Amino acid sequence: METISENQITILAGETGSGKTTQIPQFLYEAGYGERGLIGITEPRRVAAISMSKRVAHEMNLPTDVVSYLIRYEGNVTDRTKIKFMTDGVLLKEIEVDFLLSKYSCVILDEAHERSVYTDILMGLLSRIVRLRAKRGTNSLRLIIMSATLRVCDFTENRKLFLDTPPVINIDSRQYPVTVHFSKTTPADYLREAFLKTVKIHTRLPEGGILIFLTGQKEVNTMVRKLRKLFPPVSSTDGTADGKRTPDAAADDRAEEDEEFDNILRGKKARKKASSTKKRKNPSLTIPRLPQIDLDAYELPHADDTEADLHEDDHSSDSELDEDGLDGGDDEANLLDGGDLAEDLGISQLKRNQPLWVLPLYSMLPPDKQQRIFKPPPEGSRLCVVATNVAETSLTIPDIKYVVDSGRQKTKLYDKTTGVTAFVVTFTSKASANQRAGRAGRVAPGHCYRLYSSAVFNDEFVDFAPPEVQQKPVDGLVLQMKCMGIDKVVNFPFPSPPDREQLVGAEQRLLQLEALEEITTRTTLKGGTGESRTQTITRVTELGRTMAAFPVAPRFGKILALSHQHALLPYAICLVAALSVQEVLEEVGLTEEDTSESSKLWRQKRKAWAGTGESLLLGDPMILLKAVGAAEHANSKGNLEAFCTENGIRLKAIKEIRKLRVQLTNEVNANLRDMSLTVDPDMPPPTVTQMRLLRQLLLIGMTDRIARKLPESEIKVKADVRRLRHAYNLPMIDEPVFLHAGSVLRKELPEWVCFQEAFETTVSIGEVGESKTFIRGITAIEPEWLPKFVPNVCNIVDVLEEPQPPTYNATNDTIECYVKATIGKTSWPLPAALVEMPRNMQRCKYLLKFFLSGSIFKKLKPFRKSLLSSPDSVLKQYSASVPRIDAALKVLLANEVYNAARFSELWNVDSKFFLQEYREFLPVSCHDDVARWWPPKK
DNA sequence: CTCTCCCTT
Repeated sequence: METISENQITILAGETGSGKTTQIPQFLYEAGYGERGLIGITEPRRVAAISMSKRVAHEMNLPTDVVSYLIRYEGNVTDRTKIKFMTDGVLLKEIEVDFLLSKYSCVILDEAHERSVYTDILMGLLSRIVRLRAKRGTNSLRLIIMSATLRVCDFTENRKLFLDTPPVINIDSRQYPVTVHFSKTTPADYLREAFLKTVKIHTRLPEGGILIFLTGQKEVNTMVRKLRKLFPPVSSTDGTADGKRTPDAAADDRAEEDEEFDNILRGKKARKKASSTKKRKNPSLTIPRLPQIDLDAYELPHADDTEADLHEDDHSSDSELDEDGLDGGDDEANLLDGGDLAEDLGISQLKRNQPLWVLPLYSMLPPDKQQRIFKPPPEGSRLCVVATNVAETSLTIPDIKYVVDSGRQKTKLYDKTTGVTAFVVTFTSKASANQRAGRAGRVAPGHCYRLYSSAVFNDEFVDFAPPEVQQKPVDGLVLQMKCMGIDKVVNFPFPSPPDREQLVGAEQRLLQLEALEEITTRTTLKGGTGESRTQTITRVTELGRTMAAFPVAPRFGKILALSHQHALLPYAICLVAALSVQEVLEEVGLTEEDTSESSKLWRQKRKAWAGTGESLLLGDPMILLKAVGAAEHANSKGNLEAFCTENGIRLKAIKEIRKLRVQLTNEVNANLRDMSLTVDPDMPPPTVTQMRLLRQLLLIGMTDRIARKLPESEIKVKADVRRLRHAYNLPMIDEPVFLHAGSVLRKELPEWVCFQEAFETTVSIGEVGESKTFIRGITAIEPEWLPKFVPNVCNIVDVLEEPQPPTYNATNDTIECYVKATIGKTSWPLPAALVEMPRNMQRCKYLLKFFLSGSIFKKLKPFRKSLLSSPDSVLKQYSASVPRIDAALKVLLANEVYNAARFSELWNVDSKFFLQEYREFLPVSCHDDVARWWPPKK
């Protein structure tokens, strides 16, 4: 507390489990920080904010209106709140309203080592806010950064972030020691290794839960199935492993399990035979093959370092090993290779073992199934959790003694220039590996088995995963920062700055969306030479501010900002909410046949939901609208859960969508007067007109996600015809892309589409893997919409006089014209379309024409017959050599006059604006008359 | 004829 009171910023270093999150707020409260303002603590996850607030309230024996939490959709904060736990994004939103955070006496950034985008930004902002508050003197702010020990140098060694290195206080960890065991080698087939290691631990090592880290949901499910077959679960009071299994089914499983295990043994023999015959018969056929992950062909292990581990446990004089009859010196390879007798022995050996209680764990698993890891396993069973990265930080499983770490994780990567995403399995970082190991030492000393060598760990594992802000597009973040008045995002004191390319890309996309505009300023250089330098910066537009007010991605913010017509808002809100929530619909027919019946049904339902005509053209987003509508209807009848399971809809997603609809509806009501929208659980389906408008709105949001069907005439090589028959092209990428098979428009193959996501994946074609790019979330669009609704991504080649010459539209105060336009770097032609004329020299010419003819300001009509140059002559090629025309155009262009409104603006500043230029078009006799009428606005 | 780690306003 002394250090904190004497320093503006303090760094607290301690591992998870050191109790700092619960202790420090209490110390601060007791030291009186609660009387000078709020004590705020940010967490990167909602659950953490809620559970920490409850725990601290309990420990301090204070009510929850004093120790409270605030997350996106809910909270229990009151006027009496002194300690406030919140998600990091919530505090960032508060800074937008109150930059100095004047309500707070102290802010704690918890889990700073996780380097979440919002925590990073908060750190940058708070480093400055603390200084500003100190300058004001009266009510200084304390900042405490809590981080895992290893990563504090990220913050202390950053000169831009903190002027003086803040003091670092180390807190002792409460962890028990974990013995780490590396493998001698690093096999590519980590699934197989994980399986074998788990079998060994379970059959040979003392009791204690096992936690296996794999990369994805599919892997987890396969592993769970394999382990359950080998070690069948026993019934418990609250049902068996999957909660539904009957004793009969369990018996069937046991029969299968025998077969399974036989296969494991035979697998080895069969393969040996195959390889030896191959060698004899055809020695040249030794094509190297990519390692195939095949859990059905497991063989039992070759020599590895588990022997050493066993010896280690031998020394700890555990009697279980002897009971098993497999003492440390026994070579299992011998045992299992030694003929049928040994084979039987091996099987019975495993059968006599205690049951294994195998549970899957991944983020998308329904919450009730996730909860099972917290319940004790059935009496006499050993707990074994097969998990993805959720178990690394988000969920802590009790009673884990053994961790099996594949050393891999799946990461989503974004192509900086194309925006194409890909999921890639990579080695984790050293920090992650240590975090995973730590999960074995929460209740007692534990062991971590790493399925990779120490050499690979040292040489190939990076120290830390790159911070999130360097991994993801920063569009939303840039917009949010610009709204806070940070014009030069490059200069922001990021703990780790996003790379230049990423920032430039984000600005470009925001310019396309018209959330930002370019401002060119001219500054005269010092030195009296009169030299000047132009500088272009981007700044938020009015539209940009409206977009940013909505807590969704900028593209979706724009859709909402433009939906204030034709009673579209309820649909736009529902659509944006559904598109913002990930994984609403469960995948259909993707995995094995076990779900074929229900998945066939789901597919039919979705096809029916898609409808025909405009509805079908709205495509996959239409399915979402219908799914949400139907789910809410089912909910009002009280059978939401059944409806979700029947239709392959994620219950959690539906609940999230509902909350988001409420939040967005409130935001709309707050910003638009005369709006009192409600969330209607029985929203009627959109009309045909509304569906068409929704397609246009989607296109406007998806400016950078447009694709065109590759015409067959453009397929040059005959051999490619089959491969490229259903291919699409993106405007800026050469590689073909394909409609994802899950899309309802899959068979329709519309000429032009916009999409929600493009991702690359490796598809196995025969024996080899080939990378292929798919687009999903498809909506059909009409090409003539492109120049009209997304002019910023089109190239306008020519203004057309046919079918109709350009006209002045008085209602919108714009000039409209038909244009010939193209899109993409290879200039795909677009049909002629009626658009607002681009704001350039040509626009000025037409404006001048309409100005002279009196179509813009009626008061000038009487002068028309006296004009010395006709309105149409302005458009002629020779006009540049007519001085009065040339002079007028130069003035208009220099002052960016493209419509009547701009004239009015300028007349407010200078009422004589354009008077002289106009008089040049008239004989001297009219000049006095004109001056009397000037300015000619109403 | 086919994907998906984890989070957040």
